[in-house]
Amino acid sequence: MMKVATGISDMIAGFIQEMLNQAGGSAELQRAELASRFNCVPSQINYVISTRFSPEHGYIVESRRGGSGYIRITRVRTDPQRMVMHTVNSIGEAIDARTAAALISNLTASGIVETRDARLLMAAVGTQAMQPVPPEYRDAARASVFKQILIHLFI
Amino acid sequence: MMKVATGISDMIAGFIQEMLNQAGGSAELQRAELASRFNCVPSQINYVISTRFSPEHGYIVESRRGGSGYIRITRVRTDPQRMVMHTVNSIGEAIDARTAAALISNLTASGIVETRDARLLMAAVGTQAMQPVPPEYRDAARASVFKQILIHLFI
DNA sequence: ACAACTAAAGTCAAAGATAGTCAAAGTCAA
DNA sequence: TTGACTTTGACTATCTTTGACTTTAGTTGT
Repeated sequence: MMKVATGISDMIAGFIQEMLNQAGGSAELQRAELASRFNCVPSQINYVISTRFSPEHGYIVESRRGGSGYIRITRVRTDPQRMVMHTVNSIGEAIDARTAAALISNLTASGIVETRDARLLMAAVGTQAMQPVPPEYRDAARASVFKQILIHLFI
Repeated sequence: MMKVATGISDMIAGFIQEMLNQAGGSAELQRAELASRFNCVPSQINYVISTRFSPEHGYIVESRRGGSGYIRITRVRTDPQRMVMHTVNSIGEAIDARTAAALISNLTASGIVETRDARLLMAAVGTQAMQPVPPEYRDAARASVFKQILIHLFI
């Protein structure tokens, strides 16, 4: 009770973050070495990378197999304006609650919207808020509210 | 004499409150562990959380499933939020665009919400945003979105 | 050069570990 | 008696861990 998330994947992710901070945004690692350091199977490194360091999370990942192979992770800083536009476009005419939540979380992770605004967004487009809308219109309503807020958030 | 809570749900709620006090407003727990401590089914923890630690009650709840999953509860109730709750109650089940605009403008004038947030609210509950919702449901949808945002405004 | 070997990293799906949902059944006070 | 609140549990969804198998790149012997 009362303890901070302590799963192996979380620790590995934290370790990589630390590496990135130390190295100013770009770190190179060896899968097998990292795996043995955390006493896990190598493929868990892939899992951590794909769930926490994906391009959607704001990272680019390069790698090479074979002798002296490596995995290089680079934190990218995206232009907020562009990112928001991209998000607005990807919302389309309708969007379900899960996808909306994912988009919001991406925006937060990219440092484009603050945590507080993210919460507001979540509240505005969440299942709860859409309750009075007939089911068949919910995703469209959600998309509309989502886009209006985003647009006004950046004007 | 204060009435002492006797139901299991009340005891669980009390326990969580105690955790929050100990930890300065934010506590992380494991559903299964807490359930076994109180000899109840895990889903009862969900019941307690949704009936006593909802955003409406002044808490935010985050969680994650899977290995080393958790439920984190954070207390956020503040005085401004109490004032906002008053407005929330006065919104009711439905509200038209003009009335909503008036309420928002009152909130701004009272210094309860900032201009920036007011504009966000306007965007979220404006005619434009409600476009995809069938006319007969618009005011209900607007009220719902309005309330959800207000509730989260001070988190 | 080329083939064979070695040393990485990648993929994928099964198994394990949590939390969420929903509705039926139970309880209790007005 | 009735309606709101509580308790349960079956079923679902999501996240993590593991390992067998695959692919790619470099190294070495002929």
